[in-house]
Amino acid sequence: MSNKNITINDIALSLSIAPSTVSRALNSSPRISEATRHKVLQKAQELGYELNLIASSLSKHRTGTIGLIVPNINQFFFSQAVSGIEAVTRENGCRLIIAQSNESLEREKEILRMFNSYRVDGIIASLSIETSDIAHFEVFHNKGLPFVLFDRVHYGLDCTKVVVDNYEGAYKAASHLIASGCRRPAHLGGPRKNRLFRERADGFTDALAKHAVPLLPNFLLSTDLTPTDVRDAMQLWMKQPEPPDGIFTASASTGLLMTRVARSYQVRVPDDLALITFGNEPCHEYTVPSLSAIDMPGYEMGSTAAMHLFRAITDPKSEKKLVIKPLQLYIRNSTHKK
Amino acid sequence: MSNKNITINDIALSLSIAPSTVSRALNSSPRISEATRHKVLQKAQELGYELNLIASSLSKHRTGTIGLIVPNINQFFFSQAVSGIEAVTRENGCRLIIAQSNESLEREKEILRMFNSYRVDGIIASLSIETSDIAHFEVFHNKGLPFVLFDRVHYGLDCTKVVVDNYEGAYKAASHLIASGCRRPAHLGGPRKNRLFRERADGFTDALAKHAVPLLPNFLLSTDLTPTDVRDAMQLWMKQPEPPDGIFTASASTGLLMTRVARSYQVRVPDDLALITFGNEPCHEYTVPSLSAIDMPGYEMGSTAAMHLFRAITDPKSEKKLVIKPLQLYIRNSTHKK
DNA sequence: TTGAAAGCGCTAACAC
DNA sequence: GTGTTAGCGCTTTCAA
Repeated sequence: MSNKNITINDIALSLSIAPSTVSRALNSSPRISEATRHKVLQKAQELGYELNLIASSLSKHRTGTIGLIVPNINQFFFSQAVSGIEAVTRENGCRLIIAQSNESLEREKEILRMFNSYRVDGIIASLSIETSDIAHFEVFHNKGLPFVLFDRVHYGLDCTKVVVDNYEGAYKAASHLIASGCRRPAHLGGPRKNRLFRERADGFTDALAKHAVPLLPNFLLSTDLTPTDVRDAMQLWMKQPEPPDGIFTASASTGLLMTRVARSYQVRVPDDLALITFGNEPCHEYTVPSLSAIDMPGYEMGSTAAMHLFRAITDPKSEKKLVIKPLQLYIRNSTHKK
Repeated sequence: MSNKNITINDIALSLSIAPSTVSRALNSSPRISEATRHKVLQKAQELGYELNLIASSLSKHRTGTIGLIVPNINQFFFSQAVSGIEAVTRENGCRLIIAQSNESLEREKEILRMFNSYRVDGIIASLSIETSDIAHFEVFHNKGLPFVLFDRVHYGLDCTKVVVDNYEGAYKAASHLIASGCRRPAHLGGPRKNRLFRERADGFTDALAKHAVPLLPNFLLSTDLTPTDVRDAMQLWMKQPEPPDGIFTASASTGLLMTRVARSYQVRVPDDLALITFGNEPCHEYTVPSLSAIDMPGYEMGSTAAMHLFRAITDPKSEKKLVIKPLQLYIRNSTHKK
C-alpha cells in the first residue's frame, strides 16, 4: 500500500534541481541539456513516476481527451466506428471518453454538458434518432469546441461531417432488387424528419421511377424502425391483394428481424420475397438465406472522423468538410431469385 | 465564439463574495445560508457557469471517473456489460472511460498506465485472453487503487470478482446434449492456461462421465477459438470414423461459425449434429436452425461489478467478494434431434 | 540551460 | 455563515 504517487517535486528534491527543470526534461523540451534530461528520466523510472494528467491538463488548458457520443455501441456499425476512432485517438496520444445517448435527446444534452465539464478537446458525435434540433450542440460549438459529426449528422452545424451517400446506397439497393426480378418492391423506412432516412427513401423511389417500376400504395413506409414497426409493416403488406416481392429495409436490424417475420408468414426468401438492408452486420452471413446488404464502412468513417477532429483541434481555422464514404453492395442469397 | 469559460471567481467577483462561498453554494454545503445559495445559483445560471471537473478533481483528489478495460466491445456479452456498468456509473454521478485491450497483454498494460495517469477512482476489467500473469495489475492494486474483475478474472488478484459458474454451465450444456440424444459429444474448448476455459472443459467431461457417455479420442479440443481453429477442429472431427453427433463450443462466435462450417460438410444440424454454445448472442435467433446456448447475464454482471467497485471506492476496507451469477440454458432448434 | 514564481480553477482548513 | 489562505501537481512565463 505505497499509496502516495510520485510527483515531479519528489524527483526535483532527490536530484536537487527545480521542478520546472524536471518538467522540461520529462516533456523533452528543447531548452534542456542532454545530461540533466537523462538524469531526470533515470530518476523518474527509478521512483516509478507517472504523470498526473489531471494536473497537467489544468495547467495546459487541454486534456488530451476527446468525447464520443454514439446512439448505442451494441450496433455493429457503431462499435466498428468506435474502434476506428479509438485507433486514431491513440495514435495521437489522446484518450477517448465514450458515452451512449441510447437514442435519447435528453441524454445527449446531458452528455454534452458532462463533456464540457470534463473540458474535452473535441467531440465526435452521431446524433440520436430523436435529435432534429441542435441548439444543444451549438452552445458548445460557439464557444469554440471542435466537433465532427458522422453518419447521423445535422447539416445545420458548421463542422466536418463524415457520411455515406444514403441516396446512392438506397438507389443501388432498389436497383438490385429490380435487377433480381422484383416488380413490386417495398421500402421499410425510418422517420422522415430525419434527412438520412428521407434520402434513403428518395433513392428507393427514384430507382423505381428510373426503371419504370411502379411504387404501389402503402409500399413506402416511414416508421421508427422498432421491432413492432417491422411486424406491423409486414402485416400491412401481407394484407395487400398482391404483397411485395422484394423489401429494402432502412436499417440492418430491421432486415434481420424481417427474415424471421417472413418465415412466420410462410413466405419464402428469396423466391417469394427478396430482401436487402441498408447496413451490414456479421449476422447477415448466418441467416438462411444469407442477407444482402449495403455495407457502410464503419471503421473508416470513425477513423476519418477522428482524423478530421484532430485537424480541427490543431488548427481551428481548418476547412470544414463534407466527407462522403463509399458504400458497397453485398449480394447474398436473400436476393437470388431463380 | 465567447471562448472563455466562466469560473467561480467570476461569480464571486460579480457578487462581491468569496470564491469559497461560491464553491460551497454550488456544492450545497451545509454551511451556507439559503439566501446566498440561491443568489449564487442564480448568478451561475445567468453567467452560464459550468464546473471545471479537471480543477475540481485536482483539488479533491478524486476524479469521479472509473476506467473500464474490456477485450473487445464488439462482442455482445461485453457491450451488454458496458451498458450495465455505464448505468451504475451514471447513477453514482461518475463518468466512464472505456478502453479495449483487443485481447493483447501489451495493450492492457498500456491502458492501466493511462488510467493511472488519469487518476481514475477505480478500475473494472475483464482480462485479455493473453493475460495469465497479473503483475501489471498488482502494481496499481498495491497502491490502493480499487479493482473489480468480471468474467475473465484472475484469482490471484485480491479484489471483488463477478463471474459465472463456468463448470456448471458447461455441465448443463453437455447434459443437454446427452439428453437430446447425443452419444458422441465433442467440445471445442479455449486455451487451457485460462482457468475459465479449463472449467468449461471440466464441466463437459464430468457431465459425460456422470452420464456414462464415453469421451472419444480427439473429442476434447483446446484451441485459441479463432475462425481457423473452428475449421481445423471440424476437419479433424469429420475425418474420424465416427464424427461427433453433438458439439459444445466454448464461445458464442465459434458456435455461430460452426453452423456454417457444418453446412459446408453437408452435415445436418441438428439431426446429424447437435450444437450448443457457451454464450448467447442475438444472432443465435437468426441462424437456421436457431442456436441453443448457455446465456451469460452480461448487463447484470456489469452492473454488479460497478456496484461493487463503488462500494470499494467508498469503503476501501469493504469485503472482497466472489459473486457468481446464474446461467441460463436457452434451448433452441440446434439441439432438437428427432 | 536552469531556477523562481505565478497560476490553472477548484476545495478545504482555519479563522472570524 | 463567510472570508482568507494555502494548496492539488503541473506548466510557463520571466529572470538569471
